[in-house]
Amino acid sequence: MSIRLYDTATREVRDFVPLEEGRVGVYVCGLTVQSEPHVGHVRSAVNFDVLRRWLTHRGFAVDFIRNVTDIDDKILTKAEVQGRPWYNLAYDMKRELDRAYAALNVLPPTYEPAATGHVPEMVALIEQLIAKGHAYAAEDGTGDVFFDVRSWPGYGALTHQRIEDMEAAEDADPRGKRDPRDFALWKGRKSTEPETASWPSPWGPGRPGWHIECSAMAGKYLGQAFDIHGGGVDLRFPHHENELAQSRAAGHGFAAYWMHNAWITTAGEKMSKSLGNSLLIPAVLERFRGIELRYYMVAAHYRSTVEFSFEALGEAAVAFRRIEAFVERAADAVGGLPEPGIACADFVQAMDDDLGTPAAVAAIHEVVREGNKLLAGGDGPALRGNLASVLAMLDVLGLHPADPAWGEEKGDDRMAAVVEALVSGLLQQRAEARAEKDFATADAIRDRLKEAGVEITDTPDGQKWSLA
RNA sequence: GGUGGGUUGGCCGAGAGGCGAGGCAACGGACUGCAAAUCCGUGUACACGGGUUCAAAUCCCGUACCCACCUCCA
Repeated sequence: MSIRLYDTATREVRDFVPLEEGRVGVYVCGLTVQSEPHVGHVRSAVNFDVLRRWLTHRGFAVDFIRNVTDIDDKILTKAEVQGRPWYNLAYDMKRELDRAYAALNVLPPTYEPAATGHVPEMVALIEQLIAKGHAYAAEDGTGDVFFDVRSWPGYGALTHQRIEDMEAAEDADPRGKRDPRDFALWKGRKSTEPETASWPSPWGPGRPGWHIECSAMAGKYLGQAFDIHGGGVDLRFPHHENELAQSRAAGHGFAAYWMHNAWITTAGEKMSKSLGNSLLIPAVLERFRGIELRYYMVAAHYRSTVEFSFEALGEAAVAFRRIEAFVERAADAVGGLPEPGIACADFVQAMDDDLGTPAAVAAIHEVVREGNKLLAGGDGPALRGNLASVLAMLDVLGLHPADPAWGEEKGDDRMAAVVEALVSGLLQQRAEARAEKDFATADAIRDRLKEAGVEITDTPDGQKWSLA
């Protein structure tokens, strides 16, 4: 069975057939680095990271490009308000973003092109569009260049809208536009804007419009035609529609599949910078581990809206710890963590079906239950295979507990040694008390340790303890 | 006005014509000195009203409510 993916353009789940056998080119719209990343941003990254990992798992060589928009109106205005250079703001936020990605075990893309590094490519593409009669330089002397929406019959194809039905943008300032829906490919420099934010072009100094960057960069790194283009649902229109129009008008095949992830909402509304209801990543990570947040995201389907709440995140964390605890116990029993093995059939089937991560997660839980039974039976080889399978599935979802991405256990070795000594001393006393059936004393010790945050469990192999 | 998406048990969250995903919580049972963990078991869920069908949470029609996009936005 092959991988099937939901394609926004055709509005159906269809078989994924790569343009070139064994190879997949994926372009995902990254962020405009104008402020700190919130949970929603990271969801998009996690969703597409899972796509990438699954494609890789299925044997494809994946070229994964995720861009960074490091120049745009907002960056300029925010930087001005903050009284610092725009490139400093963008760079700072880019580093924040990298930290957030790393905290969630989002793999670095094959390459992460920045808009400012690809102005010549964009200029070349705009020139092509002008030559083909799909773009024009405004005649008002602003230096703006617009895409001529009316010149491209396919405009609206991605989101199935007719130009006539679209509300004209109100911001316009129709300036030099022939049609209010025409969008900027190039923005002539305004006298109020810093000189550092402009580049030379045939139309005078200026900077690229938002949409053209992705067309130019996708073309540069993935070729004129590539397999999958992804991003958040809000990008369908106008961003992706515009990208598609530009690229096709320039004669490029562009993306064969369009994938869009849904929102994480808070109080029923989408989380967004402009609404000011963003839940920033560091704030969440103060309460939950990155791996738990990632599990929470992966446990829902990428096309479903997730109403974020700490309660739900807490439940997800408990569910994940169940898996994690099994991995620990099983590894203990088998004498270490085996290499990831073979994912179970249900898991594969779920993932092949438009990245059905919820069903995939359910499959993991089933295997864990089997594993827990094996654990009780002490069946070595079977348990080992079972654990290896669980690890393989977790790995595909980016949830392998031992993945170095989650970082080393932080802590002071000397302090740990002291704690170990103190706790084992108490456990020794408790064991003696229990041997003498002095349960009052035994329970008192257990309670005291629990208050200190140490959880004791009695197992056939004696007492085990862990930090609660 | 146009275009999409949604409404599932106490909660989260899948599914998309027939066998009740999975998790959390709850309640029983096994195990345990008691716990914890684990295992086994327990739920008359699919917004509302009609319809199609032998069979509908799933298809059709209608209604209500919610969300998103059409302006920067994952």
